[in-house]
Amino acid sequence: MTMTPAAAADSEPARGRPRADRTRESRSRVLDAAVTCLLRDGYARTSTISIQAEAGVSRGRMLHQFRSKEELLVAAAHHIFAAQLEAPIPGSLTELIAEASGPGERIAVVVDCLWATYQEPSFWAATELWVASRTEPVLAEAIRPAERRLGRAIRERMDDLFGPDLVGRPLYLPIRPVLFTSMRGTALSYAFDARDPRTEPLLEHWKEIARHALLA
Amino acid sequence: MTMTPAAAADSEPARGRPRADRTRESRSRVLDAAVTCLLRDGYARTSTISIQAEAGVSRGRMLHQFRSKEELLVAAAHHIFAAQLEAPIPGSLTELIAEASGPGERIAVVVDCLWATYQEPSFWAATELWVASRTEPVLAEAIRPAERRLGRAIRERMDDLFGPDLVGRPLYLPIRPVLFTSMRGTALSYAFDARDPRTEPLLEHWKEIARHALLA
DNA sequence: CGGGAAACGGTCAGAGGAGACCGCTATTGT
DNA sequence: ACAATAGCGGTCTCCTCTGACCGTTTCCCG
Repeated sequence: MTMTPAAAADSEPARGRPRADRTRESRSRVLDAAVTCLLRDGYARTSTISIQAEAGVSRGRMLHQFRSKEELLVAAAHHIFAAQLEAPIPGSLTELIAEASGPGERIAVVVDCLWATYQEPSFWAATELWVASRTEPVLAEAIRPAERRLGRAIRERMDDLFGPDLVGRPLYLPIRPVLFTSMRGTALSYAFDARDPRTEPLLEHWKEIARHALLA
Repeated sequence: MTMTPAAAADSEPARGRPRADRTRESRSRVLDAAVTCLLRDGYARTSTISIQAEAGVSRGRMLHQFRSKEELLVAAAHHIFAAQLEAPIPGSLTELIAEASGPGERIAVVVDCLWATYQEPSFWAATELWVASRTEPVLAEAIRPAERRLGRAIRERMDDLFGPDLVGRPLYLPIRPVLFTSMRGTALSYAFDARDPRTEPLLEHWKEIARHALLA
């Protein structure tokens, strides 16, 4: 629903299809509200009522688009994953990488960049659904394929950032998923301890391990 | 409450203090039931009623010991962390490590062992509370110090397993937390995709990275 | 050995949430 | 032009959960 082929730039309400537009707006409003609620209240305290209030829509309007809470949350999961896929292309970052004086510094820049993605609020929204999916089969079934696609995209993204030189190193293959999962595991601890992620001690360790493995 | 100094081995109901014993039994029954419910139903669907039913106690009995759901879950968090601290001392594992023909094989055995701890059900119970604590300040305050203590214990445990030789290597310090967090991050993905953890592809990668970093 | 409190068992009221339901309006295909 | 219907606003009911609030039993301690 976020990437229908026939929609590119519609800032003003295109009168071509007011009906379909309003529908899309409804869904979008509700899904964004769902994400907001997941972030603010957590999965357990996220009710259809709070989502409806946050979205500023009537109960009828919401229930017409999403016939049940389960259906809504599944859509929200897709919504979040889609948003992560259409990632905020690291524009200024390409320059930083280009400026890197060597592979060692490039590694440092890339690690910083990857770690930054775990500070995005969508990470927590995804985590809430992720953990809940363990005991919610319908959610799990929705997340499984989406997560696979996202994983692929992230791997490609990492390859782009590191560049063909580093990607070609023999230890790159094991380093990539270890960095990836280590960051996720580390980010989790910020749940109950919201310190400044820029001072994360592991940042130096990730760089050190990566340097050692890739620049032996 | 799980480690009062005056209790060591009470297998039979010591008649010295039947009152206190029954109290302890009440708390223990309820806390165990809470963990069971967290595992089976997840945080969101865990109610005081389901816990009470699972524990097989009356509402009065439960509410007398834990005056509110919040207080109960905080106690459950401590219960889980305490259980993880009194870890199931890897008895037969010490032999396996001793049998390791060299540091390379020792690394493999230790990695396998560490990964095994993430298959314990208590991991998921802790994760449910962990994630919930992000939006539940009281839980977070309870988990924060407990997690710090557990982290220390795990680090010591890892040092013991790897042995002074490997611990002394220059890259051990960064490798240790990276392995630790990477496993946590990896284990999380089993929430929606319950495959066989023994075939986890990252197992080989962890060993490879560790070997390369510690046995350069 | 008796008063008192701890430790219950069981019920109740109140709040909140999920989704069914009904009626209305504007769009849309023909 | 017009009936059909998607899209919606608002309400209402049923259910679940929480914690309060009884009453009752049992142990403890002077």
